[in-house]
Amino acid sequence: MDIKNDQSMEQTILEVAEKLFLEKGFASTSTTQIAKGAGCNQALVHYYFRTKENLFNTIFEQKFRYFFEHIFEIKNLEKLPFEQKVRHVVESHFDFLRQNPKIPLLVSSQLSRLPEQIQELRSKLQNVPQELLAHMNAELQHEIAAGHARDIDMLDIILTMVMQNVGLFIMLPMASGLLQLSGEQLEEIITHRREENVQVVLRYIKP
Amino acid sequence: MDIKNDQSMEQTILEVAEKLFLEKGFASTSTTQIAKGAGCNQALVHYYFRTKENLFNTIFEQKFRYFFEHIFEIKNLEKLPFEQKVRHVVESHFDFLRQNPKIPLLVSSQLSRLPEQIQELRSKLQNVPQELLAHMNAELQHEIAAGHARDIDMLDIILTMVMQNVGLFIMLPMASGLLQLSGEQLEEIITHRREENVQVVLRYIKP
DNA sequence: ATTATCTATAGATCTATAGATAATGC
DNA sequence: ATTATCTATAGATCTATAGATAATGC
Repeated sequence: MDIKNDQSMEQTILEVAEKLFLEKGFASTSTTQIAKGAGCNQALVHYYFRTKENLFNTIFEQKFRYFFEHIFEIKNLEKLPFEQKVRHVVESHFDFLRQNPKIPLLVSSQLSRLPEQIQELRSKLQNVPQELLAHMNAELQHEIAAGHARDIDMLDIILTMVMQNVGLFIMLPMASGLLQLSGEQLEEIITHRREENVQVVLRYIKP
Repeated sequence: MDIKNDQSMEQTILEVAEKLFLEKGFASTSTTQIAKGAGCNQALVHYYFRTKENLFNTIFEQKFRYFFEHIFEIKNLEKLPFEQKVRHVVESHFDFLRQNPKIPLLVSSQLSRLPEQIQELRSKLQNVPQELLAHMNAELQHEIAAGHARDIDMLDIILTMVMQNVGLFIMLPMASGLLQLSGEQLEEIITHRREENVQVVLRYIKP
């Protein structure tokens, strides 16, 4: 654990805390460990964030938002054919998870914390997708009319994608530990499943 | 938390511990809470299981085995057409998760514990599926030859199913909290996605 | 002066065990 | 006698804060 001298200790604490919370969750991470990782005294963690709860919530909310906003990120793919667009969205979501493989587990396992804060997050996340969904849905209806897609709900397509991608990264540590995969083998599986997941979604849509 | 008088206290402790570990994980569950839930003194938990670690590992290993063995459970569906067989396997796996929605999260999030024990589990789980996979694969090759399935790996089919089903039950608490779904709405989504997940897998296989 | 950092410590758990007592099986 | 259960407690954390000291910005 290196102390990065060119940034503020507050920032370093945040980064170390993020890493530890993602690795071990709220309960198994102590402010003592965070301080040790950041190279400062335990009291300083509380000086900046007052409580461990506060520190965790800051990080959690950011990751939570990051995760959901990414699902509904608008891609600038206007003139691509529909199939290419779907492929892009699935691959981009997959790549996001590859970069952030521990976020879904954190969100899912620690969601029971955050009783009130979720209210704000909810309102924020309920508005954005609504418009976007409508827009995507309009395009889907077009494709259905043109015979390029079967009659299907946009939400189901998104769910299929998210479930498939999230499912992989949730299962990966098990598979890895269980089959004792090397780093290369793991990379190979990831690369392979990236394309397979695209196929899963495309074939789910196909008439 | 009721004390069931017709069964041994040891069994009651196990059941309460299982419930709490599934709900809150290892670190956030204390032997004090377990004792309280079981209606006995905290020392008794240690009398029967010596350490919290022991108690957890007992439960974890059981759930872990349960989860993996269920994926490869042999279905007695000999004379059904291939598509019906696939449907049955997906639905049965889905229903298993519906009954045990917290197992994947427990296994995934607590797997980093269990350093050595995993060795035994691995050997156990590596042998069984190997034969079964071969058998399923033979049948798949048959279907491919007959033009009922595209040329595809059996493992990919299983992965697609598991990822899809596990993905749903990992995401469900988020969706539920975020969209404030009622119990009925939740049931509706589950029923709907049960069929959709079958479709996802069938369409993934289709030539 | 203000802000950042440290030392020290109170108070709350929590795990595990020792030793006492109650319940059970011969 | 043996097994099940309880009371009490040692020792290890861990969180949060008070109060001292060092660093920084005017």
